[in-house]
Amino acid sequence: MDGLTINEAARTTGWSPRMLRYVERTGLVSPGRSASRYRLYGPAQLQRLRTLKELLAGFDIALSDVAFAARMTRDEELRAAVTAWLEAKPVRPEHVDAEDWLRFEQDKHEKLLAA
Amino acid sequence: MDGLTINEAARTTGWSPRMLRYVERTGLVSPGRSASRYRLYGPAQLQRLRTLKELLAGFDIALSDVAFAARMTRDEELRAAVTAWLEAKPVRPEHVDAEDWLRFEQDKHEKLLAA
DNA sequence: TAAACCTTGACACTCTCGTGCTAAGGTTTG
DNA sequence: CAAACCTTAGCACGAGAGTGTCAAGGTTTA
Repeated sequence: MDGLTINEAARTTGWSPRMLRYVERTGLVSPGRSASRYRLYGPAQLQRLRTLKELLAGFDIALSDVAFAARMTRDEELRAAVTAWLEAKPVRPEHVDAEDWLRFEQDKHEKLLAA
Repeated sequence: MDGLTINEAARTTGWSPRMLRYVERTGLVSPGRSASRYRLYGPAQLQRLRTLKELLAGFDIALSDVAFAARMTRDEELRAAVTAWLEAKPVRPEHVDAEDWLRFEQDKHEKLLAA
């Protein structure tokens, strides 16, 4: 039996047993299982649970936020798409190039035609 | 008047006027304002709204996810903390070093004492 | 000036997240 | 074997995301 069971893990990490199961469902911290399917938390998992708790509290972020960050880490395409969108951000309505204005005019025309 | 008003922008982007206001509150796409505080969407904003819509639909992610990614982009410390936590992930209960086991034993003892 | 727009604020509803608790049934252990 | 645990499933509930709609009041425009 190498690992703490769910209630023991809960006591040493500050999470509730219920939440440990929930965290597992998010895929962020998954314990191993005994032959009879009991969750077994090893030292690595316990440490991750503690630091995860600090991370959430320290920056006031949600489990789903970390889960999303994890997904971005795994999914190369997603990360590329999101960062690409974000990088295009610092565009101000003041500085617009000719092509953008062209599309803009087209929009206005489409709108007029649609009306 | 250089920019489309909210209803016009809604028609050309596929978002509802209500959602355009909501998106603005998330800080992801903020239009300029006319003298009388009317929202004015320029070509850049319109394009961002369209691509944002594709991004959400294409990867089945939420506005709040992109908002979180944006926050990580801005907040250096947050990004460092989250990536640090995620990078420590590929640790399997099988491969654990001596120090981890030491902490593990300490956990067990704490637990016994606390009981 | 009257119709058509825009603004903010608020009520409301559906979904998901985060959490607790209970039930029915297997496992471990004193 | 009986007490103490563990498992999954499910009910419940507050909070926040996402979205519509309506109201009261200012702006633009035909």
